[in-house]
Amino acid sequence: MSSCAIVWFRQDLRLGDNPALVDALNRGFAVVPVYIHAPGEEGKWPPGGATKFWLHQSLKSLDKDLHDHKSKLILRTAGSSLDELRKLIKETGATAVFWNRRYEPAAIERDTTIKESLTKADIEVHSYNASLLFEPWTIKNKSEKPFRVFTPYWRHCLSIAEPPHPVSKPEQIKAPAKFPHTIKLDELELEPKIKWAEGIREAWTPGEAGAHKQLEKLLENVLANYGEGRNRPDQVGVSRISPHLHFGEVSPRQIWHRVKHEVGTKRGAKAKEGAQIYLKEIVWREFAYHLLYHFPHTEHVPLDEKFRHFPFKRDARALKRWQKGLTGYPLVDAGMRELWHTGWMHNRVRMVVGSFLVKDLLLPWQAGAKWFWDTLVDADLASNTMGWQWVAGCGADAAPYYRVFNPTLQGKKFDPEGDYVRRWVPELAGLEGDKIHTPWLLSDEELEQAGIVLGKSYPTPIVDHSVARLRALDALKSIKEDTILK
DNA sequence: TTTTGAGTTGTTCGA
DNA sequence: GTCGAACAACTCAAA
Repeated sequence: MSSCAIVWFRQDLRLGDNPALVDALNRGFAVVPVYIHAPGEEGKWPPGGATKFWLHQSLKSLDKDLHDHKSKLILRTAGSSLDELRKLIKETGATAVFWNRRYEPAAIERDTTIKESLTKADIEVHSYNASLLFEPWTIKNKSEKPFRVFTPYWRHCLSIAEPPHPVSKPEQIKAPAKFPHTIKLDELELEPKIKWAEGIREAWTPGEAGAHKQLEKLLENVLANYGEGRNRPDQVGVSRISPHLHFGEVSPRQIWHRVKHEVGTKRGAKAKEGAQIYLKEIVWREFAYHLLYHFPHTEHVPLDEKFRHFPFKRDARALKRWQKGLTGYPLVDAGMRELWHTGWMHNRVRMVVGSFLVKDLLLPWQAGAKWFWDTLVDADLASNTMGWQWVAGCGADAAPYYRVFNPTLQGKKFDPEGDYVRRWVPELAGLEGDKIHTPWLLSDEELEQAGIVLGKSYPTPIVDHSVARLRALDALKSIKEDTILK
């Protein structure tokens, strides 16, 4: 009888390119696949509503895939993953634990403790890289420091060896003589009690198979025109792979090599360009992990210290209007409602709503990050932190202080026919073309024809953007002067 | 070693 | 209508 090992699944909910699983099998272990739900161990960032919903579907899918390999997923819920692993070791007689690494500050701390404790107890522990092309500690600039600017980071990544090829999906997964007890998926209470998530359910197919379908769609329909298409929320121009990547249903290595291979078979310069831009986005994700690893405090405070005294406002009512998509700026509102309805928002629109929250409303970026954390199915601590600090201008390679997005201009540029707004803000749907981006500029007659009563059926703008812009520039100047005084 | 040039995603103003 | 300049300060890499 061979000994058995626990393969602890975390943010790697897949069988393909799963080095922990494959190596456990290669070493001859029978495998007990385990998922432990321990939200209390995620520091200040326990999974939000949308994340939990996705997780439920993804675990279900993983369990099914394991069943197809004559195995199954053992589910547990715990206050302490270490205690639960110890219990599982006792129950199964396992002599080893395998997992793929995570990189968030709280997860690193937890995993380090677990590794030490288990090793001391004579349990073999093996951990692997499965969710990054480049682990953060392996990338340094010429002065041996972490990069703080993206372009040099990107060039550096291109100059070193290609990321390794993915490992293949095991054909068989050796089962233990007896599986330990598992609780039912419903007992994790991940799905909402009231049915608010049906829009998410309709919009996505969580799980490894769904992830790969999405990747094929990217290659077939999106990549060739990615350079321009990625800016168009009214079109199918982006990958929509972020939530799959976040949960590890597909790995960046799989994406990297699949995209490279696809490009190799194509001639068009545009297709090559599109692929390169897409891969750059994948490396932005890597950069986010790089930053969070080297500057872990940035999950709460700005990387740029002078922003710690930025005169942010506290305005619960304005925050609520932003969250609900009732700011009176159609593109902002469309984005916030797309988010609420589908658990996702187009990246171009994320920048616009982010800029609006921080610069037009002068609300702290942390409030935006928190809302995104709860509502996004792709909520990822590294990407979320970097994205919000970028838009606020307080992070690495940040937007210059004078860059304040104009929500109507962005609307006219990137949603020129107004189709995106029409879809998510139905009370404006009666307006034709790009007029939909500026309802407050329309005549009474035009509004009446479209069945709109400004201030009733759709709000008047919460702030005047041109005034708010100047206010933001003033606020930004004030912290600049602060640093001179110091 | 020091200097220089460039750097994800923009907007406004004035010529 | 179009176009270039201006809007900081700092990091990084190349010269």
